[in-house]
Amino acid sequence: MKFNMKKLPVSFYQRKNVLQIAKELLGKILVTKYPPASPSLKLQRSKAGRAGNGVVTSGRIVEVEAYNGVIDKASHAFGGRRTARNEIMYANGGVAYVYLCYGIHHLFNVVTNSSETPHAILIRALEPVKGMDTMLQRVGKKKLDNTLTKGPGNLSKALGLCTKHSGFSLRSKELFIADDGLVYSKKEIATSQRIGVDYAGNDALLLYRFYVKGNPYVSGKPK
DNA sequence: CTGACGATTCACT
DNA sequence: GTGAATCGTCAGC
Repeated sequence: MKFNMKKLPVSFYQRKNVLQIAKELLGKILVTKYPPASPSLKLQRSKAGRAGNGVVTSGRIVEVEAYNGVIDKASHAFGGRRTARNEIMYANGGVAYVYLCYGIHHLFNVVTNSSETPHAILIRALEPVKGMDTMLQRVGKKKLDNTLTKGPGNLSKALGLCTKHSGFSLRSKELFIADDGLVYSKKEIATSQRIGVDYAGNDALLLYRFYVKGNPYVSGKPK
């Protein structure tokens, strides 16, 4: 199992075209590697938890949505809106923005562009790569199926992501995005409107969602 | 301080 | 298809 895994450079994130970056994130690998102090007691007591250097869980990104800063009604930063919660969106690209939704779900975003330009990309689905057993423990499931990392709330839970990771560099030890060389061809990528942003009026119509066609982990109804 | 609500998910009809 | 869960965040008083 030797991949040539390279963390994406900061320059990848700090480009200006958030749609382009969103498309390029498809196929990349989101990795978390947490020390034994893990979300569940079960894990701490498990072999993997005691092993020491943290448990690796990772998945290949197969679905994303772009949020185009201050001019995008669906974005938390629309109109230059700036609060304690979304402040990190105004940072230089290459950090995480994680927030709680509906009081239950942690949604993981990638901050892009340069400082003061609050672009972000919501990671909506992953295809599990490593640490399936650990991920299953985190979500309390016994068997691997495509719901494990399907949908933004589910994948955050599986990888152990929560709001305390907001602001983390995406090149840090515990949390990073890597490139193993896989690139989806244009034909394999589909485009659609974003999900759950009806409140955004005309901007709900924008084709800012990108996903890998036919991938069973992509959220939404199969078509 | 208070009330309304969300870039969702899941169980149930 | 419908509705409940559940709590941090934020605008308004």
